[in-house]
Amino acid sequence: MPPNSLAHPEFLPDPDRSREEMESLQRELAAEATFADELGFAPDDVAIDEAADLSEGLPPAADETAAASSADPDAPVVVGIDQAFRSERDEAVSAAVAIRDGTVVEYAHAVTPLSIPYVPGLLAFREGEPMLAALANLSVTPDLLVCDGSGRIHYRQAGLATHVGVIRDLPSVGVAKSLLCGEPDEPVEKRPEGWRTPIRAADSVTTAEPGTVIGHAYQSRQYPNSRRVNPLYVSPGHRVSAGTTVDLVAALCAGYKLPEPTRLADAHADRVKRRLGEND
DNA sequence: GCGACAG
DNA sequence: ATCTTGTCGC
Repeated sequence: MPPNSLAHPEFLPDPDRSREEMESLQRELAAEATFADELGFAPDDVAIDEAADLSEGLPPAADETAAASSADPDAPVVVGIDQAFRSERDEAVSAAVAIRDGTVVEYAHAVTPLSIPYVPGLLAFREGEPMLAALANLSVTPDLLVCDGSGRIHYRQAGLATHVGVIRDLPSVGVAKSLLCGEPDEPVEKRPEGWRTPIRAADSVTTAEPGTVIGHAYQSRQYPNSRRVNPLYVSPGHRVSAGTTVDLVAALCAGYKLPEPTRLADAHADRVKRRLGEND
C-alpha cells in the first residue's frame, strides 16, 4: 500500500459530503488504526534535551552534506506539523519540521485552499489535506508524526492525528491544548511538572467501551508558584499505545509547554504566513 | 430545550 | 485558529 493520500481519496475533503457520511468515514478509518506500539524505536531514542532558542528566528536546517554535525544520523526522524491560517483568503499554511537527534534537518510547507468549515469532531476533513500537502513536500521519511490536535481522544477515535497517521500509515501522536471528550481520572488543576493522568472514554466516545484509556492529560510545564499552566492532552494517532504516547511527548518536551516538534512547526507556519503576507 | 465541542 | 499591549512573575 503506497504511503500517500491517493490511497485514501475517500478521506479527503469534499464539500458535498454530509456530516453523517463524514462520521461514517471516521468510523471506517478508526477501524484501520492501530492503538498498539509499532514504532521500531523507544521514546528515549527521540528525546530532545535542549530547546531551540527562537528569540532570533528559527534555527537553520542542518546541512546534511557538511558532516560537521554531531547529531546521530541513525536516530529516528520526528516530524512536527502545525498550521496557520490566512482567514481573509480561506487558505491554510501548513508547516512540517523534521527533527533528528534534537536537530532540525528539514523545513517544508504548503499553502492549501480550505473547502470545509471547522466543525468540532470533523477537524481532520478541514486540516488533514493541508497537513498531508506539507508532508508531501518533505524529502526525509518520517518515523513519527506529532500533530496539533487529538488522535484517539475523539468521539469516534478518529481525530486529526489518527486521520493523518492512517492515511500515511506512519506512527503518529496527537497533542491538544484542550480536551475534546473523555474524562480524566483525577482533576487536572495545579499539577506539578511531569504529572499525568489517564483520559477514559465516556458515553460521548461512541466507538469505545466506557472506561477505555484513550489518552492522557500531561503537565509538560509548570511554574513553582503563582500562574498556572494547563496540561496537554495527548493521545495515540496510529501505531502507538496511549502509554507510549505520553512517554514520547514527555521525551520531546524540552522546557516549554509544547513539545519541540510542535513548537518549531508552529513558528515555521507563522514565518511562512508572514512572508506570504508581505507580497500578495 | 440547554450545554459541550481539537484548530 | 485569529484579533492584540501590557503586564505579572521567574
